[in-house]
Amino acid sequence: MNESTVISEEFFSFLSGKASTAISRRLQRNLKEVKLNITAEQWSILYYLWLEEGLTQQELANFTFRDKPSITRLINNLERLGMVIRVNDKQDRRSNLIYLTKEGRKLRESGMKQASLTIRESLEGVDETDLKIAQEILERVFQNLK
Amino acid sequence: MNESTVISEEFFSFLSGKASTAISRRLQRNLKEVKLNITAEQWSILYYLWLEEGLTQQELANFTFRDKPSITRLINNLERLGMVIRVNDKQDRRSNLIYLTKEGRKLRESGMKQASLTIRESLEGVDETDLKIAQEILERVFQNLK
DNA sequence: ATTGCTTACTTGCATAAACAACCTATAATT
DNA sequence: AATTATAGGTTGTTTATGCAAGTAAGCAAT
Repeated sequence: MNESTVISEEFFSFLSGKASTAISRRLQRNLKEVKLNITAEQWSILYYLWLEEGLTQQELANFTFRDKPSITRLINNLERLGMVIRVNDKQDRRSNLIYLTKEGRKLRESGMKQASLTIRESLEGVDETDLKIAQEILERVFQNLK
Repeated sequence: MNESTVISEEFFSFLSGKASTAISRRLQRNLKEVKLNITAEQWSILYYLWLEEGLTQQELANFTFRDKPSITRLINNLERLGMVIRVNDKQDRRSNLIYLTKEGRKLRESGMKQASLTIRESLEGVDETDLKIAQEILERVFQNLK
């Protein structure tokens, strides 16, 4: 890419993240369809907790590419909804370890199911090899800018 | 993609739009560096107006993949900043035609320049052919879900 | 023990997003 | 012409984001 790079329509849609916003809107819709009243952002936090509980907020921030204030507030909301609890780390009292409540664990199966559904809908007709390339490009862009 | 599609780390980052959020953060930063105090979202509206003035809010919504309320508020803010004005369409009195002010037009050159800079930074080391593939995949995903 | 640096999290402020409900102007149907 | 449907915008509510500034706990090295 040289100095005279022009802002093409295609690049604009790249910048606008139209694909990823479409995906998260669809995820939201698919969650709602099974009466899962959580946002796509809340889902992304729960996703990592479904894989492993007791993560710190900083770890969640790293996993989900959000800043710490965003995590603070997402956890506030999830705590208010009774899905997670903060447990103060005895080893390092600066940290909160985030655990699921019984309620939060119950959502796991349908939450995961609706996410796979969303993936299938998104990737219909997409070639596996091309998808790999696309993911590598996106990763490269992220590395370039982070 | 079959029924048993699993949510991979890679797909997660696809869903989270980490590349596109990185791009718009960088754009924001690059704008700030030349004292352009507009947000990346405001930039995206101005971009289309720099190409053609007198667009309706609905047209801007279509171009930028946002809903109408989002555009209403973005235009409110841009109008408050003295960058654009709403002109009621005499032909169809439901529509507002959006025009740049002198102030808004002045930003064009540096606004475009900082955007190309952002593109160059993002795509450093990215193969042109792969980029095309990635854009096609993103477009396909969007078409699948829209 | 004190000083200074870093890390984990929170708060404040401004902006933006989605969705639903609404108003008004135009278009379509009868 | 009157009725209904649709299209363009706005408002309300809730949630989320970025950045800057703050608090408090841990760490390092005198």
